[in-house]
Amino acid sequence: MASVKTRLIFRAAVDVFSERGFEKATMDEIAAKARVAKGTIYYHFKSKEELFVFLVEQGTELLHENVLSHLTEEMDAQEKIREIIRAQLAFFTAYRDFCIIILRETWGDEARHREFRRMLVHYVHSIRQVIEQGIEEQVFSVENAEIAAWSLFGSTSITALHHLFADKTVDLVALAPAMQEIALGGLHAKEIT
Amino acid sequence: MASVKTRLIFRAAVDVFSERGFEKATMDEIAAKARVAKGTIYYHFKSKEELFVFLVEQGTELLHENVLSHLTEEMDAQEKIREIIRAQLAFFTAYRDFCIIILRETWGDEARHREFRRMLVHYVHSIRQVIEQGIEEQVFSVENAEIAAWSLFGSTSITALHHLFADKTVDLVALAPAMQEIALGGLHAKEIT
Amino acid sequence: MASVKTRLIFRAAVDVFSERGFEKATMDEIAAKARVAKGTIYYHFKSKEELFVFLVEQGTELLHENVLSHLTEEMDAQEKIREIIRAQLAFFTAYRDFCIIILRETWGDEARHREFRRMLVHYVHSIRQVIEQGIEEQVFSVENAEIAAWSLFGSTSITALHHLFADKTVDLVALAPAMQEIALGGLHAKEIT
Amino acid sequence: MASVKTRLIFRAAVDVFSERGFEKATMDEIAAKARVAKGTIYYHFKSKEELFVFLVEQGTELLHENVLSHLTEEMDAQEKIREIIRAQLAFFTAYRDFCIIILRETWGDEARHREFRRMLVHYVHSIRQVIEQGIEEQVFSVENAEIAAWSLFGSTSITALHHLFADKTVDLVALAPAMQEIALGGLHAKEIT
DNA sequence: AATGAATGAGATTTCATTCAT
DNA sequence: GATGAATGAAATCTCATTCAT
Repeated sequence: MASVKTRLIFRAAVDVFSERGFEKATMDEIAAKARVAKGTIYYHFKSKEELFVFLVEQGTELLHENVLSHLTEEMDAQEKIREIIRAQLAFFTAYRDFCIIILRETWGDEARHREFRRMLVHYVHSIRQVIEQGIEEQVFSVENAEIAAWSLFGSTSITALHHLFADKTVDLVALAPAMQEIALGGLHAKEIT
Repeated sequence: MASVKTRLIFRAAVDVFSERGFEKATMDEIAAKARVAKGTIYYHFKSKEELFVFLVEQGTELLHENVLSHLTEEMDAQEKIREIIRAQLAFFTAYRDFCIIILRETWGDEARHREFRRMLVHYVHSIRQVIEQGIEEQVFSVENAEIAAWSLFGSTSITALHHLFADKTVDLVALAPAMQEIALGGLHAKEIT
Repeated sequence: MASVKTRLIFRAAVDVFSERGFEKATMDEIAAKARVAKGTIYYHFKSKEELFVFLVEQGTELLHENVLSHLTEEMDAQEKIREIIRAQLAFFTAYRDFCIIILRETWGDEARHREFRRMLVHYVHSIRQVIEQGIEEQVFSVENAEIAAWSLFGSTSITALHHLFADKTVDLVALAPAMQEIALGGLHAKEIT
Repeated sequence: MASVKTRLIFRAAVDVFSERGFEKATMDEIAAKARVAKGTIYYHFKSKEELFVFLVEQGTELLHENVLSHLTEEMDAQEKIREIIRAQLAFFTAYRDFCIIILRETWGDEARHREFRRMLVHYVHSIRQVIEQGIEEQVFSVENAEIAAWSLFGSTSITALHHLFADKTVDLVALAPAMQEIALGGLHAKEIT
């Protein structure tokens, strides 16, 4: 990732893949947008697939970091859930393209799809741990923590996607209070603040 | 849709599109699976795109019917929400392929994507009306009905998709109680039964 | 040619072939324009090629008739040339489509092209006979009657085509005096009247 | 046009297009004749149409140059007309294929046809200017210079085409004296030499 | 490290023709 | 006599990948 060219290619790839989807994106367009020769991409990445996987790996990692890095030990489970939702919406606003890529290229049977699901499962697992903490602390009384975690992720991301496509310039963070209220209700948080 | 061949093509198309996605699906494979000549598909459908749009239209309509047809006037808002979740999970179990297609091919900027979003918006609007009814009847106290509707759809469908890919033979209806509990909590239903 | 359907097909074919050319014309469009089923065309004509050849045969025959039928025994060679030019321009105005077809589909190496050239050669031969008559009668002093005949046909038809495409509603007969003057000059007619 | 492959493609295209016509010519045949891969043609030319238009442009330009470059200031109008006819016949002999292409693909309503007519009109306009010069110099007494120019072009090219197809190895320049005599007669040149 | 011309497999689409009714 | 659903060969065009420079 150190090379200047690599970074140029990376940025261009995010752009093109999110706009076109994996299949419709062409190496030609990526090369043109990155202002490098097509051969250069193949010098740095073995194939279109590898470039794409690399890109989604980075994106998922970034999501993980962005969302979970704001959680501190002092926060209680409720605060953490609030923060997860806020941070995820902020991430989706900042990295609209990743958001689209991740949700669109996750549901299929090719190697790449499975790889992406693995990363997603990992992320949702972190949410689940927060929920389980809340159940232990008896602030949440939801029964099935796994389903609760997927519900949280699903509602946040689909709502975000819908708004991103309905209005390209929307600031999703403004939706945070409404989504937090719904999510915490869904977890049967003991005191709604 | 009356013709025998048309039905064969339709079924094969659902299969192939859901397995491969729109771009990777080929007319050759659809023709082979339907056991008709490639030209026959083009005799009945103007293009790959048209075939696909027709197919999604039918699917969305079916979803709409399946889910909303079980709602009766006697039901209160809570019962309706419960039923929507149950019916949607049943639909996703029965028509796994449509579920995948609808969620995967909705997020993009091509004409087809916009068309699909329009259909989805229509469906979510129906959910929203039930939520608004509940607010009026003062059984729900959620603030933003639109976001609540999208959350409900998002959590149900992403959770369903995850389980469909994690375990091909899962009966999603078994997840209904857990999802209903979470959803009604999110709507701040007055009495949880 | 007696059948009603045959006539419908014939008319539609002239339309479509002249608008699209032989290759781009489709049996579907001809059938649609004739308001008969595609199979019906094949009931009356063995193939697209046969339909086309039939059509050009008719057209060339019509050209032959239209142009030569006005020539009478009393006319001298000069009057005949004048009449040929006038009649040919009138024909091109009335049957614009044939004019285009004949000139476009004559120059090639397929069986059909050779067939058309044969018909054209036949037509030009008739013009040549008039010129030879004039030479015998010593009103024309041109050396090479064959070249003179092709020149006459070439100048008239290309000029006509150009004007037909430059202005769809042009009445070519208005060009007759100018073209007659040039043609008779080219034949070195003894007295220009 | 510099690249070796481009030249190979160009030559092959002229061959195939003139033998088959635009519609019947296939990229496969052109590629085979040029001994390059089909993709290579598309690397250099955006489409079959673009390749064809490029080719006709070059051809028309060449015709223009070949014919008009021999005209010098010292020549009087009669000499110029003689030279135009001779040069055009020489060009048609040397570039038989262009001759066929230009005349066959000019009469139609598609963008490409209109483009070709535009080029032809430009060429005929040059002939017309020579005729007008002759009228001014009072060596020609023809009334309508435009029609005279089209007649000259039409008679020369159709006569040439006929002879090219009647006898593949004909040297059209041998026809020059006969055609010049006719043409100058048509223009009512004052002294026939 | 970087380039970009060249490739060829494979995709969508068209359409003359056939044939059972 | 007439129909139109069905066919499949063949056409244009795309694009990931390679490789000589």
